[in-house]
Amino acid sequence: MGVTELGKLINESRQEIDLAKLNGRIISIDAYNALYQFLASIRQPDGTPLMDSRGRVTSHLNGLLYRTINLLENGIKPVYVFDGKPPQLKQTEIERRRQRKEEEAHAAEAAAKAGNTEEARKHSQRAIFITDEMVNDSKELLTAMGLPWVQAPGEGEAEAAFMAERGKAWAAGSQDYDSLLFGAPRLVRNLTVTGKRKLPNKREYVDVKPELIELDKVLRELGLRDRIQLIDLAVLIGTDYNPDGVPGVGPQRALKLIKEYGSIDRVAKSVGLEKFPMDPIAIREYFMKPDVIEVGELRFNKPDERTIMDLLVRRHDFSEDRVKGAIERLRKSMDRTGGSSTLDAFM
DNA sequence: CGGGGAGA
DNA sequence: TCTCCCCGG
Repeated sequence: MGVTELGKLINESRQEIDLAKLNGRIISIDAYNALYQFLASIRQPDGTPLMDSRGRVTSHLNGLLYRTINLLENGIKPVYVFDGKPPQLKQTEIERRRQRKEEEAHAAEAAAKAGNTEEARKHSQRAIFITDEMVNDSKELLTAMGLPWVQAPGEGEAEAAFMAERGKAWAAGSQDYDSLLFGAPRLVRNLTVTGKRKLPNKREYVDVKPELIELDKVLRELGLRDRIQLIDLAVLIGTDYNPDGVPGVGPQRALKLIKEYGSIDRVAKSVGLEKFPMDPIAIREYFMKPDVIEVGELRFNKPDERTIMDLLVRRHDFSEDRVKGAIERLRKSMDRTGGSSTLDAFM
């Protein structure tokens, strides 16, 4: 997902950041990215996610509730940005992912039947898909919590970056680096309070700290002229729109090629255009001009306790005591930062 | 992932 | 008070 390989080239321009430094700041969070993380990590050892009595997955609601409250308690204003219609460019990749998830779901089932819980967990984590119902419940929860959220016309990541570029948000929040390609001046990764992440294939956990990545610093570190060159670099490595990148070209060689030739079209002429199943210039243009909208006034309101209880406790079998405790924390954090106020008040 | 109880 | 670890739905 996203341009994960780009991270291998980024060192000095990646800085750990204290949560306190984010106090009072708005972060436009890629909702899909966040929900995906919750669905991947909030699981039992055998890979079973949290579910209500009707078998509906609830891991995303659990994660969304507690993480959002944690952010608010630290004075951070999260604004979740939901995906709209994916661009045409992404269609083949979407179909490819759907097929792979189907296979992984079968593999998970088989492993579970064979009693291999580790395998089952691994495969079921790769089989995650986010349903409309999950998205709708998440939006309902956020609204009931008194938080604004944004419906992007296209990619949520693009809209979140646009909000950061326009100063609607201080930074974009995501695990992917795509926000930088979409023009976010700042990207915050690992936006968690008690960051613990499971190491792949191991039982160990490592501490993860929030990190701030600034676009201009990245360009300087890599020695690139502008964002267009960064996009060109990413297209060589592989993006959501050309996931394989150019076979045989890794991050290091891609950087060298962009510096040597200056742009992706010149690189393409050199390495051969047939190495690009998708038109690299079309991908670049999409990153430069994605489908985004100006967001209207965003408002933080008092939490609606009734609706939160109805959604989580009555409909999804959360424990009444736990949710009450969460609402209490939510109320306190909202009071401290001003329960009902416009987004502009925090700028 | 994150809460909170157990045990030190 | 702190760390570890189980459990949430």
